[in-house]
Amino acid sequence: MPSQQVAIDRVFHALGDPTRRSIVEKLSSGPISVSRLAKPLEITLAAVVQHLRVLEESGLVRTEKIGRVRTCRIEPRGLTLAERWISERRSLWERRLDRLGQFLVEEDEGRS
Amino acid sequence: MPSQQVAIDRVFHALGDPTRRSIVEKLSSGPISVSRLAKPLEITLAAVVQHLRVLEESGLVRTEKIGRVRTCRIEPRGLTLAERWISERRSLWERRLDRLGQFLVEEDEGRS
DNA sequence: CCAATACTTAAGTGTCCGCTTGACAATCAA
DNA sequence: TTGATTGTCAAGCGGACACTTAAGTATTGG
Repeated sequence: MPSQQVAIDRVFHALGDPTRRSIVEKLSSGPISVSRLAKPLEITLAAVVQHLRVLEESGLVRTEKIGRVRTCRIEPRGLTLAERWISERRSLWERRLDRLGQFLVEEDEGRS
Repeated sequence: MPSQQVAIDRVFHALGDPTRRSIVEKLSSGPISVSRLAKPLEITLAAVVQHLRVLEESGLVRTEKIGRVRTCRIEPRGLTLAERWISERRSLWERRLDRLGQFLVEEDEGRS
């Protein structure tokens, strides 16, 4: 299923915006309502809601509305996805360096 | 120091584009020239160069020109920055859950 | 020297995106 | 009920951004 790609795409796109990252930062220290989330940010509540939509669709945030208050909390799924993508690239890159290093050592040994 | 924030911003912005991520993916399995990098991508070489500029400024990629060939390789600094940002959010979030869990347990013990 | 290769640079274009405004809906408190 | 709070929806604006085209530079092989 190629939808993993889509998911990764959504996550990184979501994290690409500084305002959305600051929302994630805020949320990582506890759930909070939309309006309280908007307070410290110098943009409209409507804009915050739009960001939340993106964050929710990317699996970075989960929200739940009770009464007139929508409470937002962090959803680890999205972060995990991004983290895994990065560590996969890194391990590929490190494995390559290992092979290269070993090759150089072996070549040196043979040259004695 | 122009703040870690700016650097983080650049990295996540760079990773926000799917083409740039695919460049990073390609590069994580070894250095390669600009034109060979462009081959499988269905965009102009000029566009690839522009992406490379962004990637280089974000510390995700390093390039070096020898003769008429510019060779691109991955630079771990950028990835590390992104990885750390994520793991910091996660650990904050997990610590919070721990405190919450402990609170619930203690409350339950007191209620016996 | 000449042609091919491998970029580089600048300018223009269309699209996406973040944001605002304004009108509306739903819930709560007095 | 009335007014305040909390959020929703739709439309539109302006700028950022990915991409192309086109012309130019530098390097290399024959």
